Amino acid sequence: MVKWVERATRPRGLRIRARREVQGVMPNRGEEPAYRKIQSAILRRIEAGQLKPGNLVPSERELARLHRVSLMTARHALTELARDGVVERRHGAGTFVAPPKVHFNKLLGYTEQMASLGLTAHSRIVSSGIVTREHEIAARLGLPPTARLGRLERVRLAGDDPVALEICYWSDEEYPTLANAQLDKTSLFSFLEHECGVELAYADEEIDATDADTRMAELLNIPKGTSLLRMRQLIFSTRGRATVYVTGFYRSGRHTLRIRRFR
Amino acid sequence: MVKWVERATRPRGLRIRARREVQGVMPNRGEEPAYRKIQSAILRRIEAGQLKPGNLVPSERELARLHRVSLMTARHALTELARDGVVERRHGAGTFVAPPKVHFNKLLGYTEQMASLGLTAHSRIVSSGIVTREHEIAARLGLPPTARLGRLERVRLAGDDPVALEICYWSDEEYPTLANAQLDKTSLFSFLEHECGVELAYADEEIDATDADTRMAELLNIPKGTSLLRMRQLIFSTRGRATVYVTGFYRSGRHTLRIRRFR
DNA sequence: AAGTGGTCTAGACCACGGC
DNA sequence: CCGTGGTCTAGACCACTTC
Repeated sequence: MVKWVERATRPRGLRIRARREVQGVMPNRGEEPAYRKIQSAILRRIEAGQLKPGNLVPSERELARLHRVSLMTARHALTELARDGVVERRHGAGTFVAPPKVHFNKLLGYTEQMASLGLTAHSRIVSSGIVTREHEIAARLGLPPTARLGRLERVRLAGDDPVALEICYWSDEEYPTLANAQLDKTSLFSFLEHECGVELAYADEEIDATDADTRMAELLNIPKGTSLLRMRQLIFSTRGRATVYVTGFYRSGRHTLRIRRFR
Repeated sequence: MVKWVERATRPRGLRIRARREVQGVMPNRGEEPAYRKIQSAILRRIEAGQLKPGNLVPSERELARLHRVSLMTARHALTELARDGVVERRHGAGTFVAPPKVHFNKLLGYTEQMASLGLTAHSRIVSSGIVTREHEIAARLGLPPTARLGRLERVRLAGDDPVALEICYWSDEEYPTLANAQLDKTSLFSFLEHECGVELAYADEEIDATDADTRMAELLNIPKGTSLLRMRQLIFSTRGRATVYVTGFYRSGRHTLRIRRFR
């Protein structure tokens, strides 16, 4: 097969030259691609604060020279960084570090939301156990109707005030350790991601308003009939598997969902 | 040394050939780029139903041959289509038409939402006019505190049932024609986009739950205190200008917001 | 005019997938 | 094995911005 390669399509003289050039063509056997190395180098300089938003990134030609690659390779590196929003390219002017991203529509657990506000989340577990009769939820999780589901019901606190009731469901077969996790102390998301090896990807959510029934009113310490924001989330892993189903009821006035929608 | 390299790489005879080839290098002076033509051709075949989701798209090499371009150009066309989610590329296997995209987090007006469900939207204008005392809303629209704001209050109907109350605000100075538009018959979004030459881009939204006060209860024909989903949208144009501010109150049980959030 | 990104060539070898 | 996409070369000309 090496022979086959050597039986190249060029006349002798050119072929030798071609072979020589090939020495420089892909010096990366099994290594990280050259364009990724360039990207990493730029990203490192950005993270180190050496390149700040608005600053000029080295041009394609300069990167090609610095990293000893062809223009197309340097270009590939910058094009991808631009696609990812790390840099902005302006025709005729140059490539610039993009302003820092504001994350919209980011899926965060309650613990994480509080942390992002500089607060510590507190929870009180109301009930936990295994259920087998939640056919509709089992179906949403892609499980047979009578599958064993772990179920956890927590009241979320801001200070000492109860502000939300969250009930989550998961496949007990797939995540048996979750039933015994200290979820009054740990975040469900971080347990899944760090202890169960699941990477969460996104959630499809249904949002509407309801009012508190007797039980919720008691748990949240509000009058019965008070309006609540209800969010039902079906959370998917990076492998596209429905992993957790969460229903949350949030006290009005204590919780606002912020999202961005695009035309 | 540089000279030597140049001579070595491009001896005279080759240079002339190279010049000739240049005639064919960019035969597109001022025209649409070749890679876009390839993309259009593929998109046309998809829209015509000639290529269906899952079908194999011609390979890079085949496209290069068919459109008489180099491999890199054909590749560029496919790479961009993949980035846009039109096709999926599988290393070693080929390029396939991607399954149709479900649009999440899409900004739609009420009229458009109804249309997407195959229904016709009806509205009843409750009030309309100019206000000058909505300082906070003026500020959100990036206007001076006492700017003249157009204001329109509409009840949205499903069949004969009132299901939502929507109040929108805009700069009367910028969009004076909006005040006299037949907005009981036309969609606000389509009026802005087709009559005012504004391209809408996205909306930042705040979503929570409240309950109906006396006036809302009357307008929506529901008991006072009924819980409502409240959505406040600040809608931006493609030029990044805040264009319209909308507050909507949606009857619980008659309206569910569906979104997707990412980790 | 100099420098930048955008398009493009005519190939090369490699890694992967399916028969 | 053979075809596919992924990486890469060593350049070219064009269109645009900035000076």
